[in-house]
Order: sequence, then C-alpha cells, then structure tokens
Amino acid sequence: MGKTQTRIQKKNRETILNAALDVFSQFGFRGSTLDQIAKTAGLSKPNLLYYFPSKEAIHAELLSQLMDTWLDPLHDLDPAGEPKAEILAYMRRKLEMSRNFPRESRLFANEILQGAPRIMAAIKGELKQLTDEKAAVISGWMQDGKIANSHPYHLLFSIWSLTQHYADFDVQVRAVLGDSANDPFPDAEHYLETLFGKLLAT
Amino acid sequence: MGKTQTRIQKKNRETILNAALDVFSQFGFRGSTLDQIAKTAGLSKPNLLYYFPSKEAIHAELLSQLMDTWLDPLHDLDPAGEPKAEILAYMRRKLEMSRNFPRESRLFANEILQGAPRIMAAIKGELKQLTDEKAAVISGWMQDGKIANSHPYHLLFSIWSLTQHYADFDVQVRAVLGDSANDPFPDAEHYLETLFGKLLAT
DNA sequence: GCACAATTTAACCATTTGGTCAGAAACAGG
DNA sequence: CCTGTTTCTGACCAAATGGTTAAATTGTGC
Repeated sequence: MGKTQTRIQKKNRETILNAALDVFSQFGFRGSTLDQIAKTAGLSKPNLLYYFPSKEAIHAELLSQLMDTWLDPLHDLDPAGEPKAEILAYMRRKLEMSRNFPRESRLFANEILQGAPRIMAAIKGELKQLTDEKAAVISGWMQDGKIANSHPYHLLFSIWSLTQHYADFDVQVRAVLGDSANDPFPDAEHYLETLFGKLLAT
Repeated sequence: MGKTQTRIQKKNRETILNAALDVFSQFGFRGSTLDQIAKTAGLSKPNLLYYFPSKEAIHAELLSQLMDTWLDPLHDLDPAGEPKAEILAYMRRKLEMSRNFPRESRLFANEILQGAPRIMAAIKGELKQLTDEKAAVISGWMQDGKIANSHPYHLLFSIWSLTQHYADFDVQVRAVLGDSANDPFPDAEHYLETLFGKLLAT
C-alpha cells in the first residue's frame, strides 16, 4: 500500500498534509475549508480530492500521524534513569516539540477544545495507558524518596500545559513580551528548569 | 443606551450571548454557525439578527465582556500585600475562574489559537499594560528578597497556562484521570500550591 | 379594547461549502 | 511514437451559510 505510491503521489500527499496542517491547526476542523487548504497547497480542489477522499480523511490522517510523535517524548522517560534528570529531560523534549512543531501542538489543542470528538479513543486508549504507566514510575520514585512528593498525574499535566503553552499561546506570549525579546524559548526553558527543579528537590 | 432596554430585550440578548458562548467556545468563530447558535438559544435565526446585527457583532460583544472579567484577578494582585500570599491567591482566583467559567476560558483560547485576529488590540493594550505593571511589582518583591528570584513574565505565563489548562483541556484531564476521580480541581489546587510555594520560597 | 411600537417569523437571496464527473493533459513503458 | 495509465481541471451540484424583507403577531400605555 505504502510502496505502490508514485513519486508524484508521495510529493502531493505531503504538500496537501502540510497545507492542511497549516489550516486545521489555526481554524480547527469545522472552521477550515477545502478551498483554503487547496489554495495553501497550490492545488485545485478536485485535485485535493484525487489524493484524499474527503476533508475528514485529511484531518484523520493528520491526527493519526500526530498521536505517534506526540507520545514519543513521554515514551522515552526511563524508569531506570536518574529521576529528577529524567523528568527535566522530558520537560525539555516537550518544550522542544512546542518550538519545532507548534502547528501540531495547535492542531491537538483545537481538537481537545472541541471536546476531542475525533481523538477521544486515542486519549482514553494510548495516551491514558502511557500516562498511567509513567505516573506509576514517578510515583515509585516519590515513594523511594528520590524526588519530592507531589501528585504524579498533575505533575505530568503541568509539564504538558506549560510546554504546550509556548506553542498554543505563542502570539500572546510574544505580544506581552513585546518586540524586544524575539525568542521566548531560552527564558522559558530556564524558568521551567527552575520551577520543576525546586518542585522535585528532596 | 443600556437603560432603554425592554425586559424582553434584556432577556433575549442574554439568552443569545449565553448560547453563542456555548457554540463559539467550542468551535471558534469560523467553525460556528448562526443556525447553531439560534437553535441553542431556542430562537429563530432572523430573531437573532433582530437583536444583533451580525455574527461578528455577537462574537465581539462576548470578547469585550470577556476581557474585563479576564483581567480582574490580576488587577487584584496587591503590591502592598504579602508577596507569596498575593501570588498564591492570584493563582487560586485564576483556578476558580477555570472552574466556574470554562467556556470563557475556551473562547479566549480559541481566539488566541487562531492568531488573536479580533482581540490583538486588547492583548497588546490592556493585557500587556497590566502584565507589565504587575511583573514590575513581582520583580520588586524579588529584588527585595521577599520571594525567590525567577522570571516575572514567565511566572505569570505559568499561572495562566496551568490554571487555564484545567478549563481548556478539561476533557483530556478527565479522560486520563478516569471516571474514578470526578472533580480534578481539589487535587489541582493542592498541586499548584505546592508547585508555586516551592518556587517562591526564599 | 385601541392605537402604536416591539417582537417574531416564513420566505427568500447570494455566496460558500464539500464533493462529483467527464474529459483533457501529462506521463509512463514498450 | 504509440498506447494505456496517472494526474489534473472546468463545469457542475445539492446543501449550508450569513443575511434580508415584508408581513404577521405580540406586548404596552392609555
């Protein structure tokens, strides 16, 4: 199935998904139009629909690609590693994702804001399962006195929230900081290191 | 202008704004339709447009109402108060807003995600001004050694991010926590008190 | 209960939307 | 360079969308 793709097919599907990510991440599923995606992709609307059967299908493809890369950083949290360093490294990986893949973060945020109609299965499935697993690891570290006690689930929520904020609310962050400071990420990283460093310190 | 309103006018404008908040907060401006708002409000579409000149106007009214209540909690941060207690109290007020006005939080989030096209003036104006002012207050507290040093703007960002997360990502939070724990807010409050308590401790 | 204003609605309109289809171009392999 | 396949496009369609209008209905002060 993946192998029978022409060079043209591969290139155009990529172009379309890239354009669709631009549009969907900004306006959500219902607020986006095929014409807009087609225009962004530099293709005609019927040509879009030659490569994907429907608007839904494009969106679904983006979401399914997203979930994988989205869970990767948490997956790499190593139960055998040094607890505090592991958690800080996880935070840094998530912040890097916000910096490098802000559109993906916004696509996800849009989907959740709308009640996660097309992604609830993955949330209650893969995401919950991985979160349960890693929360248990963190809980173990706390019981062993390797890091300070706190609520492991809310600790993970706070990492998600704080890192994704720099992608999802990017325009607010930059507007408030003013034109002077161009890249908010170095300061953000330093602040978050301090914040979680102190929280976890024993 | 406000005084010449009939009882019927007042009631129906309220009904419409309430329904519009339901819809806009979930689907964003472009993803929402007048028919949907009308149906939610239990009114006919032409009747909606008897009370508001356009879809834009309804949305604008909601946003302008929002900015006021949105800034209130920060406004109450008292430069003359006890620094750590003031910041923790501000965090609690914001968390209360997420609990009591989740739709308003999502309306705001949707607007920012879309690049804040209809609210950028208020962001760069009122919001930035108030943030600058309070960041200066916090910075003063830090210089006086009343609270630990950290980046005042990112401190404020982190309060916004963490508290609004419980409104904006509510369905994810509940899905991950499972049906067991119904109300995530008590644990959230306790966790955030610990987090910021440790950050600010001297 | 009457005159006048406020409220509501059915019918309508132009544009946009997701999607189709028949055929035209472009591209292969022999 | 010819034949079959892949890629692309203009024209089209039904439904949905934001909005209008004229007329019906309801409410209000007297």
